[in-house]
Amino acid sequence: MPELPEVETIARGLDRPLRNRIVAAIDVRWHRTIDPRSLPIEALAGDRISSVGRVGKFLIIRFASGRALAVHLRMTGRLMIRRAGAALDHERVAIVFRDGDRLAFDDARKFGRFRLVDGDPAAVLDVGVDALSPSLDDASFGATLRKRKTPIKVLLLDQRRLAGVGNIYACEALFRAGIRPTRRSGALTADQRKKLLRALRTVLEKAIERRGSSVDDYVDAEGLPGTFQKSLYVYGRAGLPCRRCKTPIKRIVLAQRGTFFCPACQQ
DNA sequence: ATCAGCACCTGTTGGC
DNA sequence: TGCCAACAGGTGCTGA
Repeated sequence: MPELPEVETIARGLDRPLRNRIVAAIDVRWHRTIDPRSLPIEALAGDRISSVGRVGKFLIIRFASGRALAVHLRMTGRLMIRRAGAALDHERVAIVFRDGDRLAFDDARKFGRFRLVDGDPAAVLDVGVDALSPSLDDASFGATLRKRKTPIKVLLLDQRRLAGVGNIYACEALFRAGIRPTRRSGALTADQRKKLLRALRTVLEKAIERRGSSVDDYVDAEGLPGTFQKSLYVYGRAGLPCRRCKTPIKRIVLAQRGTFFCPACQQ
Protein backbone atom coordinates (compact mmCIF):
# COMPACT_ATOMS: atom_id res chain seq x y z
CA MET A 1 0.00 0.00 0.00
CA PRO A 2 2.36 2.64 1.15
CA GLU A 3 4.15 5.07 -1.11
CA LEU A 4 6.53 7.86 -0.18
CA PRO A 5 4.08 9.99 1.86
CA GLU A 6 2.82 7.01 3.86
CA VAL A 7 6.33 5.73 4.59
CA GLU A 8 7.42 9.26 5.56
CA THR A 9 4.45 9.51 7.95
CA ILE A 10 5.30 6.17 9.54
CA ALA A 11 8.99 7.10 9.85
CA ARG A 12 8.15 10.41 11.54
CA GLY A 13 5.82 8.62 13.92
CA LEU A 14 8.42 6.03 14.89
CA ASP A 15 11.53 8.20 15.16
CA ARG A 16 11.00 9.64 18.66
CA PRO A 17 9.38 6.56 20.22
CA LEU A 18 12.11 4.24 18.95
CA ARG A 19 15.26 6.31 19.53
CA ASN A 20 17.61 4.75 22.08
CA ARG A 21 15.64 1.54 22.39
CA ILE A 22 17.93 -1.43 22.77
CA VAL A 23 17.17 -4.66 20.93
CA ALA A 24 16.83 -7.75 23.06
CA ALA A 25 15.88 -10.24 20.34
CA ILE A 26 14.32 -10.61 16.92
CA ASP A 27 11.33 -12.89 16.58
CA VAL A 28 11.02 -14.06 12.99
CA ARG A 29 7.64 -15.69 12.52
CA TRP A 30 7.63 -15.81 8.68
CA HIS A 31 11.13 -16.52 7.51
CA ARG A 32 10.76 -15.20 3.96
CA THR A 33 10.20 -11.70 5.29
CA ILE A 34 13.96 -11.55 5.77
CA ASP A 35 15.63 -10.75 2.42
CA PRO A 36 18.18 -13.43 1.52
CA ARG A 37 20.73 -10.62 0.99
CA SER A 38 20.29 -9.37 4.54
CA LEU A 39 23.11 -9.52 7.07
CA PRO A 40 22.14 -11.96 9.83
CA ILE A 41 19.28 -10.23 11.58
CA GLU A 42 19.99 -11.79 14.99
CA ALA A 43 23.15 -9.68 15.03
CA LEU A 44 20.95 -6.73 16.05
CA ALA A 45 20.64 -8.06 19.60
CA GLY A 46 22.23 -5.52 21.93
CA ASP A 47 22.27 -2.74 19.30
CA ARG A 48 20.66 0.65 20.00
CA ILE A 49 18.40 2.55 17.58
CA SER A 50 19.79 5.97 16.70
CA SER A 51 17.08 7.23 14.32
CA VAL A 52 14.28 6.28 11.93
CA GLY A 53 14.05 7.72 8.42
CA ARG A 54 13.18 6.90 4.84
CA VAL A 55 14.78 6.31 1.43
CA GLY A 56 12.26 6.03 -1.41
CA LYS A 57 9.64 3.60 -0.10
CA PHE A 58 12.08 1.98 2.34
CA LEU A 59 11.75 2.77 6.01
CA ILE A 60 15.27 2.97 7.45
CA ILE A 61 16.04 2.17 11.07
CA ARG A 62 19.60 3.24 11.90
CA PHE A 63 21.57 1.69 14.73
CA ALA A 64 24.43 2.89 16.92
CA SER A 65 26.65 0.20 15.36
CA GLY A 66 26.35 1.97 11.98
CA ARG A 67 24.13 -0.72 10.52
CA ALA A 68 20.72 0.08 9.07
CA LEU A 69 17.59 -2.01 8.82
CA ALA A 70 15.68 -1.31 5.59
CA VAL A 71 12.01 -2.27 5.83
CA HIS A 72 9.86 -2.40 2.71
CA LEU A 73 6.13 -2.59 3.50
CA ARG A 74 5.13 -3.54 -0.06
CA MET A 75 1.33 -3.85 -0.24
CA THR A 76 0.03 -4.63 3.23
CA GLY A 77 2.91 -4.17 5.67
CA ARG A 78 2.36 -2.21 8.89
CA LEU A 79 4.68 -1.32 11.74
CA MET A 80 3.52 -0.60 15.23
CA ILE A 81 4.90 -0.46 18.72
CA ARG A 82 3.19 -2.98 20.99
CA ARG A 83 3.31 -3.57 24.69
CA ALA A 84 3.79 -7.20 25.62
CA GLY A 85 0.78 -9.27 24.59
CA ALA A 86 -0.64 -11.49 21.92
CA ALA A 87 0.76 -11.36 18.40
CA LEU A 88 -1.20 -9.45 15.76
CA ASP A 89 -3.22 -11.46 13.23
CA HIS A 90 -0.47 -11.35 10.60
CA GLU A 91 2.59 -10.57 12.66
CA ARG A 92 5.60 -11.73 10.62
CA VAL A 93 8.52 -10.23 12.54
CA ALA A 94 8.87 -8.60 15.95
CA ILE A 95 11.85 -6.62 17.17
CA VAL A 96 11.71 -7.11 20.91
CA PHE A 97 13.31 -4.42 23.07
CA ARG A 98 14.90 -4.72 26.48
CA ASP A 99 12.06 -2.74 28.04
CA GLY A 100 9.58 -5.42 26.93
CA ASP A 101 7.90 -3.43 24.13
CA ARG A 102 8.25 -4.65 20.58
CA LEU A 103 8.12 -3.22 17.08
CA ALA A 104 5.63 -5.52 15.36
CA PHE A 105 5.57 -6.02 11.62
CA ASP A 106 2.09 -7.07 10.51
CA ASP A 107 1.73 -8.08 6.87
CA ALA A 108 -1.28 -10.00 5.56
CA ARG A 109 0.11 -10.69 2.10
CA LYS A 110 3.65 -11.56 3.19
CA PHE A 111 5.23 -9.35 0.50
CA GLY A 112 7.09 -7.09 2.92
CA ARG A 113 10.85 -7.45 3.36
CA PHE A 114 13.50 -6.67 5.97
CA ARG A 115 17.11 -6.21 4.98
CA LEU A 116 19.92 -5.39 7.40
CA VAL A 117 22.79 -3.57 5.72
CA ASP A 118 26.08 -2.03 6.73
CA GLY A 119 26.74 1.61 5.88
CA ASP A 120 24.68 3.89 3.66
CA PRO A 121 21.40 2.17 2.73
CA ALA A 122 20.75 4.54 -0.20
CA ALA A 123 23.88 3.18 -1.85
CA VAL A 124 23.14 -0.49 -1.10
CA LEU A 125 19.46 -0.57 -2.03
CA ASP A 126 19.72 0.15 -5.76
CA VAL A 127 17.15 2.94 -5.77
CA GLY A 128 17.29 6.10 -7.84
CA VAL A 129 17.11 9.67 -6.61
CA ASP A 130 14.40 10.23 -4.01
CA ALA A 131 11.42 12.06 -5.48
CA LEU A 132 11.70 14.75 -2.78
CA SER A 133 15.49 15.08 -2.90
CA PRO A 134 16.65 18.68 -3.42
CA SER A 135 19.20 17.29 -5.87
CA LEU A 136 16.38 16.33 -8.24
CA ASP A 137 16.11 19.36 -10.53
CA ASP A 138 14.66 20.02 -13.98
CA ALA A 139 17.94 19.08 -15.63
CA SER A 140 18.33 15.67 -13.99
CA PHE A 141 14.60 14.89 -14.23
CA GLY A 142 14.77 15.84 -17.90
CA ALA A 143 17.75 13.57 -18.47
CA THR A 144 15.79 10.66 -16.96
CA LEU A 145 12.77 11.28 -19.19
CA ARG A 146 14.38 12.21 -22.47
CA LYS A 147 14.95 9.66 -25.24
CA ARG A 148 12.74 7.01 -23.65
CA LYS A 149 9.81 5.38 -25.39
CA THR A 150 8.29 3.98 -22.25
CA PRO A 151 4.96 5.46 -21.12
CA ILE A 152 5.61 8.28 -18.68
CA LYS A 153 3.61 6.62 -15.91
CA VAL A 154 5.63 3.40 -16.15
CA LEU A 155 8.80 5.45 -15.84
CA LEU A 156 7.51 7.30 -12.78
CA LEU A 157 6.96 3.92 -11.09
CA ASP A 158 10.50 2.68 -11.83
CA GLN A 159 12.25 2.89 -8.45
CA ARG A 160 15.71 2.68 -9.97
CA ARG A 161 15.10 5.93 -11.82
CA LEU A 162 12.97 7.80 -9.30
CA ALA A 163 12.38 6.50 -5.78
CA GLY A 164 9.17 6.82 -3.79
CA VAL A 165 6.42 7.34 -6.37
CA GLY A 166 3.75 4.61 -6.52
CA ASN A 167 0.48 4.07 -8.32
CA ILE A 168 -1.66 6.66 -6.54
CA TYR A 169 0.76 9.57 -6.75
CA ALA A 170 1.88 8.77 -10.29
CA CYS A 171 -1.76 9.00 -11.41
CA GLU A 172 -2.37 12.16 -9.38
CA ALA A 173 0.77 13.98 -10.51
CA LEU A 174 -0.02 13.24 -14.17
CA PHE A 175 -3.52 14.61 -13.72
CA ARG A 176 -2.20 17.79 -12.10
CA ALA A 177 0.29 18.20 -14.94
CA GLY A 178 -2.39 17.53 -17.59
CA ILE A 179 -0.44 14.65 -19.12
CA ARG A 180 -1.83 11.28 -20.23
CA PRO A 181 -0.24 8.31 -18.44
CA THR A 182 0.35 6.64 -21.80
CA ARG A 183 2.40 9.49 -23.29
CA ARG A 184 5.90 8.36 -24.29
CA SER A 185 8.23 9.95 -21.79
CA GLY A 186 10.60 11.12 -24.51
CA ALA A 187 7.75 12.92 -26.25
CA LEU A 188 7.15 15.38 -23.40
CA THR A 189 8.20 18.98 -23.98
CA ALA A 190 10.62 20.67 -21.60
CA ASP A 191 7.68 22.66 -20.30
CA GLN A 192 5.64 19.55 -19.61
CA ARG A 193 8.56 17.91 -17.81
CA LYS A 194 8.93 20.97 -15.64
CA LYS A 195 5.22 20.99 -14.89
CA LEU A 196 5.30 17.28 -14.06
CA LEU A 197 8.18 17.59 -11.62
CA ARG A 198 6.39 20.46 -9.87
CA ALA A 199 3.15 18.43 -9.75
CA LEU A 200 4.99 15.46 -8.27
CA ARG A 201 6.59 17.54 -5.53
CA THR A 202 3.32 19.30 -4.74
CA VAL A 203 1.23 16.16 -4.53
CA LEU A 204 3.80 14.30 -2.40
CA GLU A 205 4.25 17.23 -0.02
CA LYS A 206 0.54 17.81 0.35
CA ALA A 207 0.00 14.11 0.96
CA ILE A 208 2.63 14.14 3.72
CA GLU A 209 0.84 17.12 5.31
CA ARG A 210 -2.34 15.05 5.29
CA ARG A 211 -0.49 12.00 6.67
CA GLY A 212 -0.92 9.94 3.52
CA SER A 213 -3.85 8.38 1.66
CA SER A 214 -6.01 5.68 3.21
CA VAL A 215 -7.92 4.31 0.22
CA ASP A 216 -8.50 0.94 1.77
CA ASP A 217 -6.79 0.15 5.04
CA TYR A 218 -3.50 2.02 5.35
CA VAL A 219 -2.76 3.23 8.88
CA ASP A 220 0.40 4.83 10.28
CA ALA A 221 2.50 3.66 13.21
CA GLU A 222 -0.11 4.99 15.65
CA GLY A 223 -2.90 3.17 13.86
CA LEU A 224 -4.31 6.40 12.39
CA PRO A 225 -5.53 6.62 8.78
CA GLY A 226 -4.37 9.42 6.49
CA THR A 227 -6.78 11.92 4.97
CA PHE A 228 -5.30 12.70 1.55
CA GLN A 229 -7.69 10.23 -0.13
CA LYS A 230 -10.23 13.07 0.07
CA SER A 231 -8.00 15.15 -2.18
CA LEU A 232 -7.49 12.58 -4.95
CA TYR A 233 -8.58 13.72 -8.40
CA VAL A 234 -8.40 10.47 -10.37
CA TYR A 235 -7.08 7.47 -8.42
CA GLY A 236 -9.87 4.97 -7.79
CA ARG A 237 -12.48 7.21 -9.44
CA ALA A 238 -13.21 5.24 -12.63
CA GLY A 239 -16.58 6.25 -14.09
CA LEU A 240 -17.01 9.16 -11.67
CA PRO A 241 -17.06 12.71 -13.04
CA CYS A 242 -13.75 14.55 -13.20
CA ARG A 243 -13.64 17.03 -10.33
CA ARG A 244 -12.44 19.68 -12.75
CA CYS A 245 -14.49 19.15 -15.94
CA LYS A 246 -17.12 16.45 -15.14
CA THR A 247 -15.92 14.08 -17.89
CA PRO A 248 -16.02 10.48 -16.57
CA ILE A 249 -12.62 9.29 -15.31
CA LYS A 250 -11.18 6.39 -17.32
CA ARG A 251 -9.41 3.32 -16.02
CA ILE A 252 -6.87 1.49 -18.18
CA VAL A 253 -4.13 -1.01 -17.35
CA LEU A 254 -0.49 0.01 -17.78
CA ALA A 255 2.33 -2.23 -16.65
CA GLN A 256 -0.28 -4.45 -14.97
CA ARG A 257 -1.44 -1.58 -12.76
CA GLY A 258 -4.80 0.13 -12.71
CA THR A 259 -4.28 3.58 -14.20
CA PHE A 260 -6.75 6.44 -13.87
CA PHE A 261 -6.98 9.64 -15.89
CA CYS A 262 -9.35 12.26 -17.24
CA PRO A 263 -9.59 11.91 -21.03
CA ALA A 264 -10.44 15.61 -21.32
CA CYS A 265 -7.97 17.23 -18.91
CA GLN A 266 -5.01 15.01 -19.80
CA GLN A 267 -3.61 14.97 -23.33
C1' DA B 1 17.44 -2.50 -23.46
C1' DT B 2 12.49 -3.17 -22.95
C1' DC B 3 8.48 -5.06 -21.62
C1' DA B 4 4.44 -8.23 -21.11
C1' DG B 5 3.34 -11.83 -18.19
C1' DC B 6 3.58 -14.15 -14.30
C1' DA B 7 5.01 -15.07 -9.46
C1' DC B 8 4.76 -13.94 -4.80
C1' DC B 9 0.35 -13.96 -1.05
C1' DT B 10 -4.10 -12.96 1.27
C1' DG B 11 -8.30 -10.57 1.81
C1' DT B 12 -12.28 -8.08 0.08
C1' DT B 13 -15.86 -7.14 -3.07
C1' DG B 14 -19.22 -7.73 -6.58
C1' DG B 15 -21.74 -10.55 -9.98
C1' DC B 16 -24.47 -14.55 -10.71
C1' DT C 1 -25.44 -18.26 1.29
C1' DG C 2 -22.05 -19.98 -1.93
C1' DC C 3 -18.80 -19.83 -5.58
C1' DC C 4 -15.72 -17.55 -8.56
C1' DA C 5 -13.36 -13.91 -10.73
C1' DA C 6 -11.35 -9.57 -10.37
C1' DC C 7 -8.86 -6.51 -7.86
C1' DA C 8 -5.52 -4.37 -4.39
C1' DG C 9 -1.18 1.32 -2.40
C1' DG C 10 4.75 -3.33 -4.93
C1' DT C 11 8.51 -5.53 -6.90
C1' DG C 12 11.41 -9.29 -9.12
C1' DC C 13 12.15 -12.75 -12.47
C1' DT C 14 11.81 -14.91 -17.12
C1' DG C 15 11.65 -15.14 -21.81
C1' DA C 16 10.54 -12.99 -26.23
